[in-house]
Amino acid sequence: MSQLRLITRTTNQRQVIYDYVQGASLSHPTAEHIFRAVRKKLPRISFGTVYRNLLALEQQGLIVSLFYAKEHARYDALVDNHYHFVCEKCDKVENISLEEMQEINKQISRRHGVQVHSHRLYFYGLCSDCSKIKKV
Amino acid sequence: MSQLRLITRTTNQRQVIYDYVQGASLSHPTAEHIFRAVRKKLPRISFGTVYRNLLALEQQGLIVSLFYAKEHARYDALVDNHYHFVCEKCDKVENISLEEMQEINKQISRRHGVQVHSHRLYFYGLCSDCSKIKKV
DNA sequence: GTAATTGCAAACGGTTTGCGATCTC
DNA sequence: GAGATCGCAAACCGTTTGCAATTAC
Repeated sequence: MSQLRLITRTTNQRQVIYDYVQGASLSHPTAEHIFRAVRKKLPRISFGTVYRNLLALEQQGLIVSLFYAKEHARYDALVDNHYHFVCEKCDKVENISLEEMQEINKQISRRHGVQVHSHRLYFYGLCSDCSKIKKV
Repeated sequence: MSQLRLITRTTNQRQVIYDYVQGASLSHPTAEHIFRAVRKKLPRISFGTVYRNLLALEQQGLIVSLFYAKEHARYDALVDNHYHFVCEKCDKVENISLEEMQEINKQISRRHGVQVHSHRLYFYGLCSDCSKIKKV
């Protein structure tokens, strides 16, 4: 997330990493899974290379990362059911009062044969203050 | 998340931390925000105490933590829109194909005067394998 | 008095980064 | 050849933890 450049060269490492993630997509591998698997073909590869390439692939839109905690943990004493909106510019977090979506848990449980107990839903965008500002 | 005990004593530290989080709930403070604020009343308090009490308060259901990444980052080469289900027992991640919920972004934008660009939605529960097992 | 809790400081662990060497184009 | 990328190792940083001292009950 800290690097912005999109310049890209097709290195062997990047290709092997992408091939593995694509083939193993259904298992949703972690960086360590990927590292271990790719090291079988490229024994000298390092974690740094894996992370840098995963970031590059994500920036190219070829893969997606899940549960990536760019945000720090935050705490809320309002424990009733509500959701949260995160401003991507100023990091403000706002409460979103939405009609509870318990039905959706049941719907997913039925369709996928799983037992859904809870869900987490976050919205991202620009808050009202930040969306006013056109130029800085 | 690693501690399970619920035994609780009302210490001054815990009370001050809870009071602050409750009063500052709308700002959704981070652990560091809380640490800095609480230190004004309790100059000798440590980060360890803050984190331990936030965990205790969460286990008592008095506060809620957001964006807490218990999961490692995971990668997915299926970049079309879909959601994910996480088994809380075996950590398996499954794809959830759900009709796109773009309308919900518009709805939130309208109600809250913000510009929602995206949302993240995760489901948690027991996968079909783990929900079969009654006893181990 | 006993056990939970604290303050301190060190450890943890996933991720990032600086650097000289290497590879892509 | 220029500069993106690699391998290596150290740094980063939010969070956790071991331990002796303190505190709540």
